Amino acid sequence: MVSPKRAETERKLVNALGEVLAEQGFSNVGVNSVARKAGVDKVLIYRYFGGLDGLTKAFAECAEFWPSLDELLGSAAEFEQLQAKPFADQIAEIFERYVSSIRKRQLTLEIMAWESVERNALTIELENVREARAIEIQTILRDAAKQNNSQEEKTNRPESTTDEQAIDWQAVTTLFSAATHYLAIRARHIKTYNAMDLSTDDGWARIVRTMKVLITGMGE
Amino acid sequence: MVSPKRAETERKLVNALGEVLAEQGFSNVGVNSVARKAGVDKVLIYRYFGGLDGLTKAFAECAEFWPSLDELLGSAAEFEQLQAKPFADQIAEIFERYVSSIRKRQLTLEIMAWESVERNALTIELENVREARAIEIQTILRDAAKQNNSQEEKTNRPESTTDEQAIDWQAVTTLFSAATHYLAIRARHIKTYNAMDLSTDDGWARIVRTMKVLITGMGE
DNA sequence: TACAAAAGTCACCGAACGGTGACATAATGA
DNA sequence: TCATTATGTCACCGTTCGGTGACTTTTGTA
Repeated sequence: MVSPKRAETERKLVNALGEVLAEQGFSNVGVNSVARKAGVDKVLIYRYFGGLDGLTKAFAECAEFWPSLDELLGSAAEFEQLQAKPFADQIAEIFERYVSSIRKRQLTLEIMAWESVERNALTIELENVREARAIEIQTILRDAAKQNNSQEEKTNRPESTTDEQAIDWQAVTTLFSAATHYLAIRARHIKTYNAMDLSTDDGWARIVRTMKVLITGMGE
Repeated sequence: MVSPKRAETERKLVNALGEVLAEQGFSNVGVNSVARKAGVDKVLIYRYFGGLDGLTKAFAECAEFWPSLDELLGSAAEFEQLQAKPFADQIAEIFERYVSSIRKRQLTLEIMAWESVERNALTIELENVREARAIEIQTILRDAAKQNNSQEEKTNRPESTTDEQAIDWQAVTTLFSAATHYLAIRARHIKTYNAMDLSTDDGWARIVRTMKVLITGMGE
């Protein structure tokens, strides 16, 4: 049985962690700063969560840092349309949504930067969610791809399908998501990278367009 | 006029900064830790460099964090051979060398992680060197590409050249280098990303191979 | 209502941080 | 030789850090 007062305090602390993280960056996250932000004594972090790591874990489990499947695949109707397109277009379109989703999530970007530096309860949880989400999407797309392949097999170009089989889609998505993360993280502090403007939508549009060109070129 | 004793002390401090950075990460870099590592009083950091930022700047200017042009393009003879190949192959081969060069440089990876978090004298200097190096290479390759294009124009497929003109090579190299950096940075602490093994050369070989496949597919 | 447990407050600890002033010593130039 | 400057050592400042013990207040319940 948890008293409502305690639940309220815990909620304050968890929220405060997110606020400190978003406003001051992970290097300023500590028992003192979080407790101060929550307007609560820091001793409660130890009593309720066993320390900052426990609080971090609670934060990791409650918040939604990652784009949802819906956000990436669209509504059921949109996904239907998406599946009708060539496989390369599907990947390209999903990454287009992925880029805009990631760029919006300032808090997630902060945690991803944290991830680059150390492993803790929060970054591990983020890793888990991301890996699971990635596998989910890959599974969905692979199923869709098989349908497409079997359809095309009945009609024409039998060699094309064997070519597509050989493509290392996992490596492709790894490359693209890694690039997306890096550029989104860097874009928080710098304006240009490799002489490309990362501060505007236009610059990012070039990135997305190039992803599409690269993928669609592969299958041919 | 700088006394040899002072020069020696400055050298100690600059080296110590690099050692602390490599051994303990940037979050542990401070006047106390660096001075301790150098076996020198921290007050000398303020007196000789005006503070940690000045020392950082000195460190940034003296060390070589970045792969040299030779390292990426190879010797003169190798570069000659490289230029004979199709443009896509050139890019692919350079990125292959880039990946292995970056992966070796632990200190550079540490600074790149630092770059993801904040801007200071060191990260700004690293940025400058990288941007300059990137432009250098792009210029060299563009010149090589023009020669290739003009040669091909005389022989066959005139449309192909216009297609290649339309390719956003800057965005391509941005994508690939960003992905390389992100994966190399993450590989310091995690074993797999997107279910790909980043701890072995084989995993990285898949990345490099996929880069090559993506690029060579573009031109066709 | 009485009482024990939970919730919350407060003061304090040792350690490390960035930063500074005072001092002793060695090297330099007039 | 003597005064000046540069070099290096040391002690100390205030602040913040993570962490803990002792205390008061509130709450639920027997």
